[in-house]
Amino acid sequence: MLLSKTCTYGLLATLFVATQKGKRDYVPIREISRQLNISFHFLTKILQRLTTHNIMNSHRGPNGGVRLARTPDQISLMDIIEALDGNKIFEGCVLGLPGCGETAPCPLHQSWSQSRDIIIHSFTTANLATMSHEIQKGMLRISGMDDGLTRKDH
Amino acid sequence: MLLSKTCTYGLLATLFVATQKGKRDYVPIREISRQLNISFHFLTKILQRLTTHNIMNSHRGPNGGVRLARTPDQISLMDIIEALDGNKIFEGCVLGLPGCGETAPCPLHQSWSQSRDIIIHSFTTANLATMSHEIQKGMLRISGMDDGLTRKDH
DNA sequence: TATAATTCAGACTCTTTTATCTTTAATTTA
DNA sequence: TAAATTAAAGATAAAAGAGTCTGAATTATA
Repeated sequence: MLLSKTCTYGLLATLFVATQKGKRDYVPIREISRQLNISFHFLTKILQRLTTHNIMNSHRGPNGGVRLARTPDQISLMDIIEALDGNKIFEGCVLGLPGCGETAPCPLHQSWSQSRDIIIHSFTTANLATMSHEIQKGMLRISGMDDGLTRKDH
Repeated sequence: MLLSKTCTYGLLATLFVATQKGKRDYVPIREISRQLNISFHFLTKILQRLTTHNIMNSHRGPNGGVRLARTPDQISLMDIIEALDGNKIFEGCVLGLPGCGETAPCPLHQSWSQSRDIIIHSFTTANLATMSHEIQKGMLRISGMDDGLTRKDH
């Protein structure tokens, strides 16, 4: 898998929050965790990172929770991936060859650069607005990580 | 990094063997390990897998070692990657979304398919012949994994 | 036939990453 | 003040990846 579980959890949670928009202000993490069947504490950590990266806002206390820090169209998939997985996926030589660079490119250097640019482009143009629109049209399910496991903490 | 260390070691070793072609028949693993500064026993395992996947031939005893099982132009990068890393990199939904498929594609499904095809294409067309040609032209170094460590076993 | 050189095979350890759980503290609302 | 909620840090567990070690099997050659 290209993306880590942390990253997909973060994405699913963000999408979930995006589709709740309007119904209320802050969405409690515990509820997200229950709906998506993700460990509450794990999800908490993930959302904390999204908060520090200014993708989410959080609020403590009763009626607290998280909400999007910006409008859905201003949050790209790339933002979430960078916040959670960093950009190590997109850096360096594909082959891991030492010394590969512009001056001495490996045989795949060029074509990998192209592929990578395509990937980055699609990650950057995909934003929460279009994705949650897809969800409302029924093109995409976010019905939870149903891996058959029961977790202690939601 | 997209590819595992196992995979880059395997690739480097295979390239090394390819560039030795003609000088002798079998190349001892111990020598490859010394030249590329890769742990001998670890490299042995890797090359065993390449042998079972019919990328290398091996020979025991004095003057033994490994050699390419086919001509360099008939061994693609993809062959090596599949033998060592499998094809899990190229399978499944990029986002890891449950239920993503042709009938209910996620928002990135199409563009990811395209990117993936490009990557697979370049991995498939890159073969040892062209790559070792680059090496002879000095475009690519395979001068070893010089990570500053000394290994006990070469 | 003995010996040395080599791969083969498997078990083992160490490290890193990923995922989860536990606990305590801080904050906010009612 | 009590209850609800996130914040923070760390412990733990599981899995995968990387690397090491030992011994057996095979082979060339002296």
